[in-house]
Amino acid sequence: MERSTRQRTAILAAIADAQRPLTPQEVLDSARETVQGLGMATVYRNIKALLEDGSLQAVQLPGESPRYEAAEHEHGHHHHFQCTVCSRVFDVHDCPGDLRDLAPKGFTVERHELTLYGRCADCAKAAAAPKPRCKAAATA
Amino acid sequence: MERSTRQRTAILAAIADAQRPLTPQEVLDSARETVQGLGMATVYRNIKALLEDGSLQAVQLPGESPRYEAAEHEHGHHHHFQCTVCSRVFDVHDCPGDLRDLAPKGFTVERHELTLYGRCADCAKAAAAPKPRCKAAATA
DNA sequence: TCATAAATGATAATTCGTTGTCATTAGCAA
DNA sequence: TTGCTAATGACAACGAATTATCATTTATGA
Repeated sequence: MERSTRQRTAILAAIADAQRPLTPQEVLDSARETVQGLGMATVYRNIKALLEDGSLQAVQLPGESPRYEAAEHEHGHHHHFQCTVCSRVFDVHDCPGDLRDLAPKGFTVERHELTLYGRCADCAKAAAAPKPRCKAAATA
Repeated sequence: MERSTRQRTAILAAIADAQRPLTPQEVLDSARETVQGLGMATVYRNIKALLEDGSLQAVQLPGESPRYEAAEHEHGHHHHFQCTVCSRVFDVHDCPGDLRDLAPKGFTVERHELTLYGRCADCAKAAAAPKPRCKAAATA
């Protein structure tokens, strides 16, 4: 009831290697480099299964459909950075800390989500030297 | 090319009075207290028009469809709190401040979005005194 | 008051992301 | 190998949010 297929392996590898949250489409694109002909339905099926067994976690950013990244069991709490040029999302392993005092009186804060926006290293570099745009920007 | 209708007035009033971002559905529910028979299409049409002329701003929270609130021209920068019980969203007029240093090296930060989660004043109170639940929770 | 065109309400249609269907392929244990 | 059945790929179908259509209503200037 749990077989190891080329597709599943490629999908898991794509996500594990990315070091950042990927959209299902990005997972498909990446995994297709290994398994040509891979279908989107298979990507969704495997993402769902991996979420259920806790290997993956969903990353929701404002106004974006979900991305997925490998579940980190140790330092689970982190945030995200979205590049305004190439739209890719990166992990931010830092946190402003306790934000309990920001909420109005009478409100209790349990957790928080933070998203930074700006230019990723690739796109910041590309802006300085106009010629060679980062690959992701050209595609987006 | 810009007429003042009962519907438009009610929609604008609903948003202005709310003091918090509303979903199109919440706008409809609220404005219908003034204009019975108001249609959802009219709500969307007016929201779009008000966005374009800058009277409204969209509020995007992770995993949520857009909400809308009156544009604040002065202290525009603020954040949001979403109640985990009633799902309503509230403004947070405070900010952790400069988050430029959180991003990885080579990344440039232009702005940030922060969402706090927990219990709103109504729902925190309701939890303490189990009997009278807050209205919004019962509906949600 | 009247004419004009903007605005509305009802509902069909669209979009986008995701899930279901089903015939075919292919792990894996015997 | 073989047989069983999970997994896949292609594509239809779905659900939610939003937008278009169109006949009707209504605000506004003449």
